[in-house]
Amino acid sequence: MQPIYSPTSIEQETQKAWDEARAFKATEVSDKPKYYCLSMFPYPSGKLHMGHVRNYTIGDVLARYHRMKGFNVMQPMGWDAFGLPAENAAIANNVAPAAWTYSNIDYMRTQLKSLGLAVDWDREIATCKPDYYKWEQWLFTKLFEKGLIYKKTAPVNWDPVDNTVLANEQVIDGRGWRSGALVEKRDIPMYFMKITAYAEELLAGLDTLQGWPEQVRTMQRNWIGKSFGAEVHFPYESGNGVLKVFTTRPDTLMGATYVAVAAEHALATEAAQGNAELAAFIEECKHGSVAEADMATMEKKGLPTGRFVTHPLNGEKLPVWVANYVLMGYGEGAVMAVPAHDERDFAFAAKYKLPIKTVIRTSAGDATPAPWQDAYAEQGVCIQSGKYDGLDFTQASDAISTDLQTKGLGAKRTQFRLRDWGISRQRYWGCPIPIIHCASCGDVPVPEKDLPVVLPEDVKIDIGSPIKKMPSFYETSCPKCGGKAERETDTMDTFVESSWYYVRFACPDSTNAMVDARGKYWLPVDQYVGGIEHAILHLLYARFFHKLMRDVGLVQCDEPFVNLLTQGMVVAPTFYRELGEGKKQYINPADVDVKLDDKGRPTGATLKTDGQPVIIGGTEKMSKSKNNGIDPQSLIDVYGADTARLFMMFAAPPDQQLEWSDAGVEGAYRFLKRIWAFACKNNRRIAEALSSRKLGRFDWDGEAWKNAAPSQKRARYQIHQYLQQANFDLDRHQFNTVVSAAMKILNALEEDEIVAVEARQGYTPCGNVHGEFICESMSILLRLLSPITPHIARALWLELGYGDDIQTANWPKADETALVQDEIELVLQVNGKLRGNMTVAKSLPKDDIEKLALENANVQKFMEGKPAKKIIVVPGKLVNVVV
RNA sequence: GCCGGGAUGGCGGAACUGGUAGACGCACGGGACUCAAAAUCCCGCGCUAGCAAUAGCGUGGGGGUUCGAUUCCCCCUCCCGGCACCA
Repeated sequence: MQPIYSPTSIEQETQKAWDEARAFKATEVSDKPKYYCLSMFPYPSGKLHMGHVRNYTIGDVLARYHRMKGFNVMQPMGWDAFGLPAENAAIANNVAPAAWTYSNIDYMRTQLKSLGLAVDWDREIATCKPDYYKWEQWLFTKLFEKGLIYKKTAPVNWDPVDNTVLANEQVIDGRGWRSGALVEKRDIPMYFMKITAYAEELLAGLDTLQGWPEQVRTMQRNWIGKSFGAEVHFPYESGNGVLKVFTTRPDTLMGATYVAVAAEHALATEAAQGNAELAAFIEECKHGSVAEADMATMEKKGLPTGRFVTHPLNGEKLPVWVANYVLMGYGEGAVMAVPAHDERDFAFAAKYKLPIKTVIRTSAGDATPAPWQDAYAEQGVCIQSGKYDGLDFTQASDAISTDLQTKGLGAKRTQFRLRDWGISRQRYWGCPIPIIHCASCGDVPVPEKDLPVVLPEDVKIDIGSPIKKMPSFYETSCPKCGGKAERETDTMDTFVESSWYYVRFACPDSTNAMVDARGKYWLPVDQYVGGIEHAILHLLYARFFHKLMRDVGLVQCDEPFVNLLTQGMVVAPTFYRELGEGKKQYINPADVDVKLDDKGRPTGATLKTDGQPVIIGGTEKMSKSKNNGIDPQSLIDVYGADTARLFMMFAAPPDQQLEWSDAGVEGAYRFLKRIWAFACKNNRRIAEALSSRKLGRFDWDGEAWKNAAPSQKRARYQIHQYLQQANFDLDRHQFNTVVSAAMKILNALEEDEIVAVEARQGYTPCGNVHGEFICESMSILLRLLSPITPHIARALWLELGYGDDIQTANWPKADETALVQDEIELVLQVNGKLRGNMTVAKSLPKDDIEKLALENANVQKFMEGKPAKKIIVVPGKLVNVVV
């Protein structure tokens, strides 16, 4: 056995052995229960970042843990390979997006393998390959035929200089990131998936997802946003037609004093004709981003259209305004305004001197004078509302809805916040939308026999998508009439690929179906692991897609992911220098020396190269812009994958943010070195213990152990106590305390070295009891660590002679008999303050405990001679004397 | 702005259902080994007062419930994630 821990050779050897044994190949033939463990696949951006390492370590720990617990585990890996960065890189480096992507995949695959993941690499997929996206196109055509995909216009960010559509992240302060031109909204035709048709089911399904974090379910619930209310029709004063609005507060209808429409609303467009001021305002509304966060934070502005509508119940004439805060995409693109009971309407009315009419009695009273109070928005009893006076929220809403229905001017309605999913992208590096535009037949889906529509990979990229300028791609004939036709040149949102990849991992090589019979075996995913930033969009789209696939008969279950673990971000300190004009030069933490005072508090920092001071910034998410990323590769090269994995698991619970620390990595490495040293030292003792077990396990109920020293029994109690804690924490995915339990076990074993001498002197008739204890404890420790640090665990398992392969060993379980204790320590309190403790027999009755507590000298001291008013005994925990 | 989450020593974090706050690790201080350094090992380490025993204070801030609150309730501050074309 090597006396020094050398991770590089151990890890290379171990990974080679796994490869040769095809140790992680997953098959559908097994008598064990299946366990499909999936981590969110990476975008091949170039090289692994710490977030990847964290994500895949968590997934791998769960996969390996379940393997040892007797599951048939499948853990796959693939590449979310389409996306915007490839096009940006292509422009910057003059390479084709495909070539850039494939070379990134090759490099990152090597990196992932060096982490020692228990992945079945035979199942690897890349979403940019035609054999993958063919099935996406196939499903698209099915959904198109079913009417679940439709076409309509929607606003995009338009760069008028580059003549291109921009992603939200490419719009910086309202300007295009390359051209600097003022971005405007432009309506273009796009394909939409009818996710709203599944809104009810997506909402109801959340209640069944007991294995998901509550916060994610709440976020999705709010995102879907089911609200109850009424549709109200305001007849145009001119007499032609009605203006429809949706409101969640029909009870306040009598307080409506104006209505507001979005700038894109038909009424606004019409009113702007011959109204230059209004036309200019609508034009102004077109600028700025389409992002909701910007819409919600911008200054609320509006202009009157000069048009009026009639209040459906009291017949009053209400002005119609155009307002920049009304969203065309939500509801009807128009709202009724009740300034007295809605904060935004109140502010708007105050700004433009519109009337405010109080119609609800709230806890703030019968009036709504400025300034705005939150109480004004409360539900209450109607006042100044004619026949509705005295009714509460529910009664008034019902009565008003009924009256509207009678008049044919509205009805009760539920409304969802969720909008249909626009999937068209005017970009190149994505899955081509399989539609052919024919002048006589319209939009025709590409027939199955002609799929896939292959994206040309050998292209030059400048501004705009090359396939839009490539007749060889778009010129085609109509599958229906055979006439001249053109292919759609838009591609799909990359969220589409990531919405179903988990299905394809079950059968990545299937050529005759999107998913074959193997899908039935593996699905649903038992454990999904990924970043919390995907809590809404990706996870909702994937749930939606699953239901679409179910409804065309591809999958059987209702939900794709049974259990979900959302991991926190990896953050690191930032360092910078002021460059003037508010600009900062960020310096990588690796290039900085931090100075500490004699209590270890940071007092300043200097750049290593010039020794001059730098400013210590905040702790932020590792990113290029803050230059605080640390390359995981350098970590693996220096310390090995086990140390990297151990640090990642130990530094924070998986769902919290993880703060990077060089010193913390050193600590993890130190622990592995200590285990190695301990194993070396006890190598012979363990071997002897193992070889003496001719008849199987050592008998922990036998005579030899009964005669062991009390200190030895305490030591074994401790080990099993730690094991029990570790198992509890593993099942609740709190891996940092599992590592801490492993550390405590090693600490106890090292302390036990001294105890052992004493133990052998007086108590043990069987000389090898101590060896048995070390042998058992070490096997517990190695198995406990093997999901987290699989290389060193396997190497020591072999070296010490426990068996062929630790991953086929049973998962360790605490021995109940070791956990039995005769005496317990009770905490003593006086008036809830800690005043001492006492050790008593576990079986001692409550009365005796109270008596003993009152006799305690320290308790008496703090009772100051006063009588006990009350004594609270918490069994096994404490005694509190109240005076 | 809206939705969701978070805040505990110098730092990362622990404390399971309201019951000993600070486990485990890092950093730091002291010591051993060494010509020296590294590595390793031992001791100390919330704050304040005290030589000490010990006492008081202490889980972002304010209030409440309770014999007892990091944990439950109300209000507030700051930080982070998401907001539909980054993935």
